[in-house]
Amino acid sequence: MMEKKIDELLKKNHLSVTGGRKKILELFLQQEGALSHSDIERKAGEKFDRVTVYRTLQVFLEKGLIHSIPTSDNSIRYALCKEDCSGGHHHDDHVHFICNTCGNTVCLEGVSIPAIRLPRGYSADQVEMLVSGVCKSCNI
Amino acid sequence: MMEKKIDELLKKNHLSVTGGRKKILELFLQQEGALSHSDIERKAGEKFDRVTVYRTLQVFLEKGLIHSIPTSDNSIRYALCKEDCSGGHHHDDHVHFICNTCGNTVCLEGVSIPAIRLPRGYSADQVEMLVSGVCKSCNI
DNA sequence: AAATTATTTGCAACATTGTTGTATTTTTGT
DNA sequence: ACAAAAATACAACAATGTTGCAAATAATTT
Ligand SMILES: [Mn+2]
Ligand SMILES: [Mn+2]
Ligand SMILES: [Zn+2]
Ligand SMILES: [Zn+2]
Repeated sequence: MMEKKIDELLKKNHLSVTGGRKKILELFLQQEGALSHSDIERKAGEKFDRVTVYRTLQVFLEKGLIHSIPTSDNSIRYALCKEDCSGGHHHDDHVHFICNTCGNTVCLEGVSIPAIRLPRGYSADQVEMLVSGVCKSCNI
Repeated sequence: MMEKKIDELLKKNHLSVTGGRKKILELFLQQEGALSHSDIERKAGEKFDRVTVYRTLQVFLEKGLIHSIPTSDNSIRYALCKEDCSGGHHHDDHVHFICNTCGNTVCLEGVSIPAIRLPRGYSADQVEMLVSGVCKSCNI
């Protein structure tokens, strides 16, 4: 039963369990890849107000339930955090892949972001690595 | 004289030289870092229609005059291509840095993106690497 | 279990950002 | 200087994101 898991996830993150949050979390759990705001609006049907989706995603981000993935087309994607992340502190050192064929965005959990040497004076907080190309399913 | 350089840049890319294009190109040449659409609107004053800025950026992208830099906050930045890039074919294998203090985005031309091994089945077209932290100017 | 309190939601109103079509203006090539 | 081609402004619109607040719902206390 997924219902249980969802409830626990919300409670573990000190969030009150509501219809909207359950539904959105369910979407993430069903989905292999990442979701954009508009994906969620679409998949959730007419059930929730747009504003609720915005606020839910924001609170999920803050609590470390999801992380955001920047893209080149001005449409942030969101994906579930696998490990235990908390507000601001995401252990999110994996590469993200965007398929130019199917449009899917996935977390490549197995591919970690290599270290780089920054020029003198620069200090790094966070590193994102974003690969686009053709995904496993679309490569023949 | 920068005027000359701008004219040549436009002509080299088979673009008719117009007031708007000259102004926007000038902004890029003056600027150390990258510019967002709204930066450009603001810096160009009330001189140009918003639509013109959109279309100019698009044509600059297509011609390989500028490249786009994805960000986590849904606001694509644009920066001049240093090398000779042409439509679609950008030789843009450097890391981008976003300063959390001053907000500037810069191309780290000297820092190239390390190669990674993708899982079987995935093929890469383009790789972006985006580091956020504190830049040279803001570090003390 | 009911009441109280705290939190979330929907709605409305608005701001910002991005898109498209078209008439006018400007640039280019002759 | 002229004709053809291209760029621009303007208008109208669509999509996306933000804020305040009243009503609804969830959590907590009695
Ligand atoms: Mn991820
Ligand atoms: Mn760059
Ligand atoms: Zn694919
Ligand atoms: Zn800085």
